Amino acid sequence: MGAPARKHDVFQAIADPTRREVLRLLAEKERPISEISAHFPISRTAISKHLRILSEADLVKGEKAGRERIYYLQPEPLTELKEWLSFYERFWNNKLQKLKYIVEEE
Amino acid sequence: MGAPARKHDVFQAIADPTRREVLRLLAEKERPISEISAHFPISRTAISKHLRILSEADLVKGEKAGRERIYYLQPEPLTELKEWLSFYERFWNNKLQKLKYIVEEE
DNA sequence: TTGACATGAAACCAAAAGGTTTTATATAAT
DNA sequence: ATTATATAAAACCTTTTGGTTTCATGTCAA
Repeated sequence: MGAPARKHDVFQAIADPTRREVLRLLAEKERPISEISAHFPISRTAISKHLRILSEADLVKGEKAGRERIYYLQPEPLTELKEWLSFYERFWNNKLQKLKYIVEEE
Repeated sequence: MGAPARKHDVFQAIADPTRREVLRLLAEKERPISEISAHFPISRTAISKHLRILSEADLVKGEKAGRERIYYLQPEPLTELKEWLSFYERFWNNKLQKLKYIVEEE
């Protein structure tokens, strides 16, 4: 009933720039690992590990298709981030309002 | 002109749960280090390091006041996160719409 | 001016993260 | 059947991270 209890945290999953780039690539379209890793200077194995972390955070999912495995984006867990952010939004809105006020006073 | 060029990444800064909790505490009100660290089972020095990372990401700022240093929230860098997120929002909106469609078809 | 307090800085440590290379396994193509 | 391809898994390595303890410094209070 509680939280999703993912093995990997969304916050931690998106902390790495390589993983964010992987997400971006998968947002464009689903791809097999080899195609993904072609975009990076590191080994396919390293990318495979990143994909495992992303999939443990439920941000991507992979399905076997013949001898390859096609990965695709699973964006739902990002709602958790959005909720976290929304708590802080009012703070920076206040800040911006104050700034606006100051500017208009001039 | 370009990006803020912070020493620490916002994504990386919020990856750690302790640092997120520090942010939450500072969202309530500004506090000196000792008061912050009283909320955690770890040493004051450890919290001090977390605060340094947060301030290098421009998420908090500290000002000396007598012999203590008062830290307060600086939420602006979170806009970067929000922008990053907004790119993905349409994806999960689509997903939810599709789900809604399926449910309504039943 | 001496002592207590708040923080900063340095040295150190263990575990985790991000890589690599090597080995294994399943599927496709010849 | 045999070979090539796509990925997974394991073993290993180095750097970073999150923590500790110890030492130094600045400020307030007696």
